Amino acid sequence: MPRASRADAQRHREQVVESTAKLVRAHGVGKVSVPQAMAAAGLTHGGFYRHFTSKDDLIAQACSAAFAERIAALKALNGDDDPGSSARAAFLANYLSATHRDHPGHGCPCPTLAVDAARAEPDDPLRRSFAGGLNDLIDALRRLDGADEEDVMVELSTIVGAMMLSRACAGDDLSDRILAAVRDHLLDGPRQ
Amino acid sequence: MPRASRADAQRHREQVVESTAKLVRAHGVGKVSVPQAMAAAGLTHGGFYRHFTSKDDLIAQACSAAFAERIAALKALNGDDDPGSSARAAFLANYLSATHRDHPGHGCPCPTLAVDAARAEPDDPLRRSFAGGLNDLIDALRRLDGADEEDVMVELSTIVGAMMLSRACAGDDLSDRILAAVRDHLLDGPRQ
DNA sequence: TGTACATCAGTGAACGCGCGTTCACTGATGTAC
DNA sequence: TGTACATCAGTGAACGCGCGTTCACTGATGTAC
Repeated sequence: MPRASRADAQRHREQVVESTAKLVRAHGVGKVSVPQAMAAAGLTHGGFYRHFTSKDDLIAQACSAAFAERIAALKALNGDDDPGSSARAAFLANYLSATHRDHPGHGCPCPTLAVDAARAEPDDPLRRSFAGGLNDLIDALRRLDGADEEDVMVELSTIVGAMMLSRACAGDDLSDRILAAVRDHLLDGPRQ
Repeated sequence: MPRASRADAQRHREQVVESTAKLVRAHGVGKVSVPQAMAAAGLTHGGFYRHFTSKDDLIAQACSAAFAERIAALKALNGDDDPGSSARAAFLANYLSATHRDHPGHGCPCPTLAVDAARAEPDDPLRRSFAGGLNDLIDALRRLDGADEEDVMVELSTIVGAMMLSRACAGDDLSDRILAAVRDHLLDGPRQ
């Protein structure tokens, strides 16, 4: 494949970003290599630097893509049946499910990429990318919910922390108990 | 230093574990190397395998040490002034502070090591180590608090998630706002 | 208490490996006429 | 519409590097007498 058309090249780039968005949530930034990311789009590693200025550049784009994917799913949820509290309940039940715990590659970027963003150097593009995505996600949750920003931040902190801890002790009894406790707390709590 | 006494050797081993417990919280499992861990105790890397069976073994021990350190600090807090709700308030205020956010190496292992534990293979000793530490921490919080297990798990999820998200967007406005929102929520909330 | 010797904590060179990145090259694509 | 040629997406070998781990070696420590 010595020369692809511009349309093909763009499709390849998008495919690399999307595949990396999954890989990076499943395995972490440090465990995804440039050859792997390219292979996920059926390419070899040599052409990488025609698409991205560095590995950090790809990771930052993958982070943005992961947030965008998650926010789009949120909006679809909002449009589904009747708006309001049932969309919130559906979102929470889905978020705090064993399915979400067991498939981080398709899940929320917060429990998987926050630590990588926190550990990144100040000039690493991942920092800006994560902060931008998080701001967007909070806005989207406010629109889903009608809640004020502080309530959304508290609720998001709770489900993100629960998902991280539940994944960390998957295999132990505790893993399911954490999810169940948070589910009960948020779905039967004062904010219905 | 061709041969240290047994007492020195044990002191070295403890120093390596303790230094690694800090390094690993600050930079993550993948960013701490065997040479670095040994250098933190003033040693070269060659003697490493007289103390540990593998890097994974050291990391698991460091994780246990980090939890033990944190739980000891908790108990000290409990013994301080009058018991009960003021110990809980002091714990939460300390946990949700900018100081804790800015010094992960001396902080709670949950927001830093949970992701590394979640990403570890099933047979990686870090998995068992983290699950054991988390169980112990929850028990210690129940003793601090007198609360039932579910409330403790919800509260811990909330502060762990808040700390991770706050660290991930440190430098952005959002970082302080998350901590403040969760502080307000937990310290003025229904459970006093 | 002194002596002889085995033990073993720590050293530093070496190993094979995969990483991020670079580069000369290929040949279909895209463009100018 | 056809032809000539420049562009550039993708290839695969190569680079320097740091990693986890191994190993022959050193010499003070610990032990047996």
